[in-house]
Amino acid sequence: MATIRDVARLAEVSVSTVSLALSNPGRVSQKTLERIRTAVAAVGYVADPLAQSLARGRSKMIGLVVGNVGNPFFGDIRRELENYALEHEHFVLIADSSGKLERERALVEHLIGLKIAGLALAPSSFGPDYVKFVESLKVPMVCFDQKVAGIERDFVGSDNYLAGAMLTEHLLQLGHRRIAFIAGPQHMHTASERYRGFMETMASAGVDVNPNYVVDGQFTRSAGYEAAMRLLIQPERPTAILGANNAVALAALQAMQELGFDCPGDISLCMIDDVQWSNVITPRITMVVQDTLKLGGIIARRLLHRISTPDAAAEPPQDFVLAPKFVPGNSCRRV
Amino acid sequence: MATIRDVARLAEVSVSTVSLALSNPGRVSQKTLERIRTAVAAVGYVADPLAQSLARGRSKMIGLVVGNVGNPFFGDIRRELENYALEHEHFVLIADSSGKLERERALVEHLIGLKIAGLALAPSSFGPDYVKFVESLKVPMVCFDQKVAGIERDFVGSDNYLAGAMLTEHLLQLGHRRIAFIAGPQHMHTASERYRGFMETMASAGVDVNPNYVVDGQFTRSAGYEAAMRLLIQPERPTAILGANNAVALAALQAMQELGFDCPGDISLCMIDDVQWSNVITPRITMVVQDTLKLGGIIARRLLHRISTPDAAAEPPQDFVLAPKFVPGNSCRRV
DNA sequence: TCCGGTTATCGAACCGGTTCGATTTTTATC
DNA sequence: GATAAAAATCGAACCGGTTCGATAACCGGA
Repeated sequence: MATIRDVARLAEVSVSTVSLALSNPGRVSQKTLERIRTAVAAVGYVADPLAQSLARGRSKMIGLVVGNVGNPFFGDIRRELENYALEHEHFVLIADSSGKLERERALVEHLIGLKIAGLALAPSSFGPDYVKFVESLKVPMVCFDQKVAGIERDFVGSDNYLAGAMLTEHLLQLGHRRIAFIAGPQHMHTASERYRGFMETMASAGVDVNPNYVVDGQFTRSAGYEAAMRLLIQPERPTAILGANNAVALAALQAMQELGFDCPGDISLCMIDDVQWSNVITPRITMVVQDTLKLGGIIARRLLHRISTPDAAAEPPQDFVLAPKFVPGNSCRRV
Repeated sequence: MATIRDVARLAEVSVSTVSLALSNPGRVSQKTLERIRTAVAAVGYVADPLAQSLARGRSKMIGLVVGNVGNPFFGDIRRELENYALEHEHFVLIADSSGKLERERALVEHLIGLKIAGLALAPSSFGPDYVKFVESLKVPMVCFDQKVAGIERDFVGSDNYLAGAMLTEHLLQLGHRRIAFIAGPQHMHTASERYRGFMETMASAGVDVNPNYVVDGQFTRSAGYEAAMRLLIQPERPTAILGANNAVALAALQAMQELGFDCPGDISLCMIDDVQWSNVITPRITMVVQDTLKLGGIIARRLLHRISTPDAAAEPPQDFVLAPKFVPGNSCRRV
């Protein structure tokens, strides 16, 4: 590998001039610039990003840390961030914490050790320690998906209260009253907001919520399956189930199919968040989806703004909350 | 941030001794080791990975480059690699090329600029130029998924010929003769092998393949949808469709549903590769799946072997080809 | 021609570690 | 107690860049 000293020798200038010429061509005379360019081409010089980062104290990389890259929710976000970053000569490094707090911490710290220019983080936890940890990170960053109380950073996400409320209202309009809710872990902002959307919409419609109809699905497939089973074996079954996320709702669908219930004939079902291939799932689930493309765009723009504008660090953190979209299916029937 | 010089000063030893003590505690006297450890703790010293990588010429990071991290196929592989790497104090950086050759090249080169210790690569292209590119990478590496002719590197993947043959044989046993095949891009090894498995199994069963029954689905959802439509509008329709991957098969299912065909009543369907939530798709698709967990384990072990065994570079590249598994569904009927 | 003010280039220090040959200290042997 | 061998420690060079104050070259104006 050719180094900057090789270039300097060949162009017969000092190393510092080469460095200057490469990072700021305007401040070097036309003649030397050309000599340097020729030399660069001749030896095939490419700056070592590692050495650059060490010397500059910052690299051209952006870290994207999520709990599960396989989640299609992250697909658009990743793509948008990558494309936008690339336009600004930055690279995106993805790190997957598998939802584990300790691993997330290790990954983030490692990335920061790499002197990443910025960080897009989907928080995996909450609480004072976690808040302190995130706020201790001295890097331009944008949080997304999960709003964590106390973290004073830019946040990009969807209106989860609205998401829960929309589907609840939809079921109410179809005449349902015995509506069950498979909830997520309440310490998660998304989960508690969706729950709140459900409860308050029911309340303002004057419909009592049977406590047995609210079960915890942990946002996971397995817990959602159990929770759904618990709903389905009750003597007075709900006429509709609202899954707080895709995993618990589809687990409920699976449970219904296994027990022989027809959806929507026996029980209606709807959910928050899409999955891949949802349109070949029978019945097509009525859902409310997040505008992942737009979310990704905002995350990317905001993060790169903070990165490239030197005094953006002073700008106060801002929340960007997008309304979700209603996508009708045929999994909910009028009663 | 505390540097190694701070530690040296506090422990009253030279910088080189600190460095030695930290990387090779056995070669330092007990007394100084303790003094150094105390000093490290006192100033909260953590070695700068960037500086380490620059000095050593190699980092503790492993690159994982794939065409689409969202593909569940990569889920297990990523997880296995991450876990195994972590046990050996390595970190995995994921980079997504979105299937674009140019971006893959840029990402790989950037990662190598970062002096990654090893690379797990799912090749996205083929041909002499590509082979030359991959072979020019002077990094311990393991290729997986797509076997590229000419690349002399470790390879881990599934027996795609067998995958195609198994499903073909299954359909033949059920009495099907008019079997259609939605193929992938033939320059891809996986696609051509699956195709070969289909064709040769048909041939050895003495069944002619109607040329109109073999259509190109490019392994993508949209092309697969078109291809399926082309099959379904033929006057003499096939009685079964074999999708060369999950995307084209499910696109075919969608097409069938939209046109009003019943699966498996009117047409049977089976596919290679699983998708998430396949068990809530109606009908449950009969398929052949890869043992992604085992694939991931082999990739991880092989790569870390090459990384940590200094003279493993001399070991000739090896192919690891696993047999896929048959997973019966109810999308194929006897005729 | 001389001078003040730009503009171009350079040298040296630095980023934060590693490595290796040289030097000093310790230990074992006679 | 002298001496060779082994163990511990050190200094300096190096990895490959950036940055900044200092010097040198250049320019127009008096």
